[in-house]
Amino acid sequence: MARRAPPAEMLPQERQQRVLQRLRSHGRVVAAELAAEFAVSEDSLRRDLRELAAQGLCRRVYGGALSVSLPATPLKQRRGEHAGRKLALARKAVELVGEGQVLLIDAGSTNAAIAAALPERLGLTVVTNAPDIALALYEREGFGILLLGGRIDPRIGGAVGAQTLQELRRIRADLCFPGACAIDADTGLWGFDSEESLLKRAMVEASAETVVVATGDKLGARATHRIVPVEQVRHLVVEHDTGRATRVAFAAHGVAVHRAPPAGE
Amino acid sequence: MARRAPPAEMLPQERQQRVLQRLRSHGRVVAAELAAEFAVSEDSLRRDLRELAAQGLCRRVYGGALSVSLPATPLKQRRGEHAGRKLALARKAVELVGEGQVLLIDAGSTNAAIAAALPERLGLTVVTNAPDIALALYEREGFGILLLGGRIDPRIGGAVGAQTLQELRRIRADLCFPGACAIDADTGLWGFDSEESLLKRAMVEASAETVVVATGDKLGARATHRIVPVEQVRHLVVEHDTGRATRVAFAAHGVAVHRAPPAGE
DNA sequence: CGGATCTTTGCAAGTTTTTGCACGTTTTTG
DNA sequence: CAAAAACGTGCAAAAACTTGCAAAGATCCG
Repeated sequence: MARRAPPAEMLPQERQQRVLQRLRSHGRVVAAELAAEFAVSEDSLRRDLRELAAQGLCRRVYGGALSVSLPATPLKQRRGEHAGRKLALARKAVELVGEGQVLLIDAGSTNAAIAAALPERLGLTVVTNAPDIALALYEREGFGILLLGGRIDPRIGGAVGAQTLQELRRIRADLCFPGACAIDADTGLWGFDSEESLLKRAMVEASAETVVVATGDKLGARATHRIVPVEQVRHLVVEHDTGRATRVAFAAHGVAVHRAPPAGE
Repeated sequence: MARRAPPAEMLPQERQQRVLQRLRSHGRVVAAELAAEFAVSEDSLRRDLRELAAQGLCRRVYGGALSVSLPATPLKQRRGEHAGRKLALARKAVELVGEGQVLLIDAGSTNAAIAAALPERLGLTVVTNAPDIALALYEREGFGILLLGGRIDPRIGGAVGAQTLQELRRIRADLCFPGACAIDADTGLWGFDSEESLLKRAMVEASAETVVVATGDKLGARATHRIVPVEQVRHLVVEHDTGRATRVAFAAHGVAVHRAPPAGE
């Protein structure tokens, strides 16, 4: 089956897999290079790239493609990108928080907005692996903060890896906000990165309830690593313009769907 | 000095990403420099800058471009208190850092200045209990970052306590920067808080060498909790106007004293 | 087996993007 | 104010891209 032979003859799908591997390891691929390497015309290879891009597995650019899982856009930019919409979502999400609860907040720009929107008078304790979230909270007052340590992945903006996972095992939280890369009513919650997904999963399992806050582009999207099935998600906060069909689909799986009001101060 | 890798063929979009990275880490870029580095004409590079500026990702200026966001966070204001003096100290302190070393950096505004002054090309690994330091480093490039978790004390701005201590036990560092509350040539290093002092002590013991960076008001002062005796301090970085008597007193205990130049760019 | 159908592939034609250069303009500097 | 550097624009060539199409092979079904 598995032929490790030289690029003799390769199945189309196999070729696409190799392209993905290369994308993951190098962060970019050049169409002409791969065409030569796989001994196919550039046309075929461009078709591959187009397909992969259509599935959201890479970003097509002139001359080749760039990896998408390692977000090329810096954190600050992502944070500012849909500031208004994220604020609306965050305000809706914090309504689910109760007095004295322990919250588990993952790294990510949407979650940073949620942390910023948390009310101060509730005596909340926040557990997070994201330095920026911890920083934002201790510059305000009235939060207990527990920082999860570990190796920091700059692309993610927070700690990931075995050590973080281990620390997390000591925690029991009331509410969990795992940053979602993609969520689907049938297949559940998905992440782009392997370690990141493992951590999110552990977060969900360490919490009594899970809240997923998703901007429109994450609904129905797909990513490479499964985090948890949709049944483990208790609440879903979406934007006001989310289709009714989508909301019903999630509700059918026992998810409480909350709609944020339209953006705008 | 160390020039960048050979200008292997680069995709246009990829080039723009690199420009953004550079912008983020250096705060500014020079058109001619980048053109040479990427081996393209200045025209092409100017086009890139124009596009990025059109997307609001940078600010176009004569000769190059500037980073668009330099918002003064509350913490930075605090840091700005003695910004000039701390910058001078920090620059002197980072001269002690060698290639590929593992640094243990405690929380504190002076240490934040040191972290900001660290050069990127040395392949450094930074271990810290301070979210703001971790944040500053992963928004630049080229640092390995290990975050120490634990309960965060807002007054200190970093993790302290038993859990942090425990994580620290797994670390061996080359150089340690414990934030000093007070240092005295005879009695050694002192801290204000019990737990904080315990942590600093553990940091010193986990490192091959210790560097204390002290503004004038900390020299000869006293606090309540002893951290380590002065013999365990290898380097002391002080301001230019530190008295000769003080410097000699530390030198007599085997401490290498380094004087920072007067403040001012 | 045989024919219909689908997939994959390479080619050709036409389009879009990128790039460097020429030329005139604007900004900076002394 | 004048020279130098940086800039913007138009332009033409090259590279990369898309689309349509037909041939070759695989697959399916009766």
